[in-house]
Amino acid sequence: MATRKASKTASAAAGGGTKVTLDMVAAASGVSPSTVSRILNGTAVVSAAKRAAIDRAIAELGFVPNPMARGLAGGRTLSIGVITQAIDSPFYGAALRAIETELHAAGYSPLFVSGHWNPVEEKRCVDLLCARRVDGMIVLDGALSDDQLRNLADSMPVVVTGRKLRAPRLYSLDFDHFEGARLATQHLLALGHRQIAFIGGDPLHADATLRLRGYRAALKEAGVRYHAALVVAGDYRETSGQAAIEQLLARGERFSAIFAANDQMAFGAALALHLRGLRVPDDVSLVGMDDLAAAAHTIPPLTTIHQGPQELGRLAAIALLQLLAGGTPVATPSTPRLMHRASTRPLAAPV
Amino acid sequence: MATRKASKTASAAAGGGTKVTLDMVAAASGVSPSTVSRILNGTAVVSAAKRAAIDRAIAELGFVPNPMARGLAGGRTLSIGVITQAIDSPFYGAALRAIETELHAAGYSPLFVSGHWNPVEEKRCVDLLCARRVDGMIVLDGALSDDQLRNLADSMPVVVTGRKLRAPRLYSLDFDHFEGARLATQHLLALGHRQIAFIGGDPLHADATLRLRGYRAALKEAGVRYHAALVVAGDYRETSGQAAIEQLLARGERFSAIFAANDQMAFGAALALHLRGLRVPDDVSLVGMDDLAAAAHTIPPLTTIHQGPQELGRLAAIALLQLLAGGTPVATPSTPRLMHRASTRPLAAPV
DNA sequence: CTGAAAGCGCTTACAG
DNA sequence: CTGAAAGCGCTTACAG
Repeated sequence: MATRKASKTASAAAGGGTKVTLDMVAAASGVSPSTVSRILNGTAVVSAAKRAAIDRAIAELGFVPNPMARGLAGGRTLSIGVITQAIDSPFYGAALRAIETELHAAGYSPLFVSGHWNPVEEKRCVDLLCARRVDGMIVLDGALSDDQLRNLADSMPVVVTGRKLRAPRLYSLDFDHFEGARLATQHLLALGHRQIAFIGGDPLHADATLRLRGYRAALKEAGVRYHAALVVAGDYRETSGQAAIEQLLARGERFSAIFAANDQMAFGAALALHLRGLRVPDDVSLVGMDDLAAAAHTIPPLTTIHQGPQELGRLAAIALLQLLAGGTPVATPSTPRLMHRASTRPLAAPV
Repeated sequence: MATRKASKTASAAAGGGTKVTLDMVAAASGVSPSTVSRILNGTAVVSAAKRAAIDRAIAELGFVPNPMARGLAGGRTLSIGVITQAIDSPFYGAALRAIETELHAAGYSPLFVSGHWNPVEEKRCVDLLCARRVDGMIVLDGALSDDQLRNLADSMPVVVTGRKLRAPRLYSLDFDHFEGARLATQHLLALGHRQIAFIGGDPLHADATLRLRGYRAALKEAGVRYHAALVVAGDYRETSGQAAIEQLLARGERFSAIFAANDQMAFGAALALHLRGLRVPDDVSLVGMDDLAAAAHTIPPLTTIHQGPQELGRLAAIALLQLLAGGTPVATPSTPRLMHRASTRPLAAPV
């Protein structure tokens, strides 16, 4: 009782519900369905004459292969699962966009699902994607255990970001968080700052730990003592950056500069300073990390470390495609670099 | 030659590549495959005994129906296409997230594709989604013509936002852009402002036109003359807001307040003012529209009109689900409301 | 280089 | 209430 109306004009004009099948193409071009299938998949060499006839028939009939039949028969779906933490995050959004572009170009469709930083939800995402029989998965950060990931890679190629992990059919990919944080801190040190507050991320995540280490390494290199009281843990969201500064101020800590482990927390920190009547960069210098699109449009424009989530997404997609093709990916995210904007300035000479 | 390893432990522990089929479930529970299928789909009443046996078998074997086989045989994919303009947009991101949540809850999977405000790409999105045989589509704004949309609705249920359109199996849904813009302008007028600049969107889009009309209506109601020189068209992105203000300033226009037709342009406008040494709200009041998550964290926090893309996404998803179920959706987005924050203040008494 | 045939895992009239 | 059977639209060994 399908309500679906068969389009009278067979033309694919509207991109509508084409009902043309491979068998019809075969009949129209006088060859067997097998041959048509082979052409479609590049599975075998076919005589030029037949090839031409088939191509014409396909074009005339407006044939579009049915992915479900294809998937059922061929054992693949040409869809790949992408687990992200929040589809509306400014950071992941850029990565997703790059993944989408890259995958489509290769004939795959991404299936995005969000884990919301919640292990239980993330597990559900994995199950959903498995149920959908995706051909592979890209996991952007998240809280899945290394073991879960290895298990997953047992049944399909997997690319994961945000951690280092070696396993068959599994490729991991990450920014150099340590180096990025080191760079940011060095920048502040070079400007003469010595009392540098650090707003970090959740210490349970590897990237957060690495960023803290980068901060400490830079201090050490410069011979500046590490001061635990100047370090506050946030959760990478604006409000946590704001809260961190309020806490520091309430405790009466003194600092001339702040390094926030991501831009979103830097935005929150800037707001907290503003509400307290402190100006950036006149009273306090501020550095973020990630270089979100918004970083260039805040007041003042934020000095930050460029990490290109877009690039990460692209590399992850390409790596998965290589895995899918049976190859061994080698991807090297470009090294982090400082985007010097208006939120930092040399420390005013001490009176 | 599948490289895929059959998992030795049949448990679905890893959510891995389950190989259990409906036939196996049927065999294990001593009924026919047809009966198992019926239970799965709630297609028929089955005796309690058999039902229990089947449920047990499903649980024990860890059976998960293969969506492709299901789609092929049943004529549906349980996937629905979502055309968005940019997956990394702060505005659409929130809508996508809501759509994802709503659709998953109903057993459907969203397939997100981005049109990038480009009619050609959008058409490609439609084709891709049709090729994937989605059961329905949600189109967030965009440049597809009304006719294209009607054609599409010929072959499947469609929900579209950003315009008013009536057609069978088609439901359209939108914010009250006119009212929102009117509210924003009224707010500024109530604060005593009379010279109010307006940064609009692309006049080719209905929502942009409506926002401009709302602005004009409010002025008219207040007996304030409309001044074309105070109106600049942007493209809803930060840089266009910045450029608009620069242009106004370069032309020497005088204004004590600005209404930007969306938050992103308001952010850009704020930056342009800042670079010129003008302060918000001391020198110029600024109102945006949309109430992006970031609006509350800018300096100063932005007064804006709350539009809830999240709500729009939810309503769109629900409407499509109703269409899919053969029902007639009725969705009423809540009315826009003013979020009064720190970027606006009463006009200083004229000297 | 190319067919005929079986099969992928479900659903759905069709008959009890 | 429940089977047996055909079929959804492809792909892929298996034989030429």
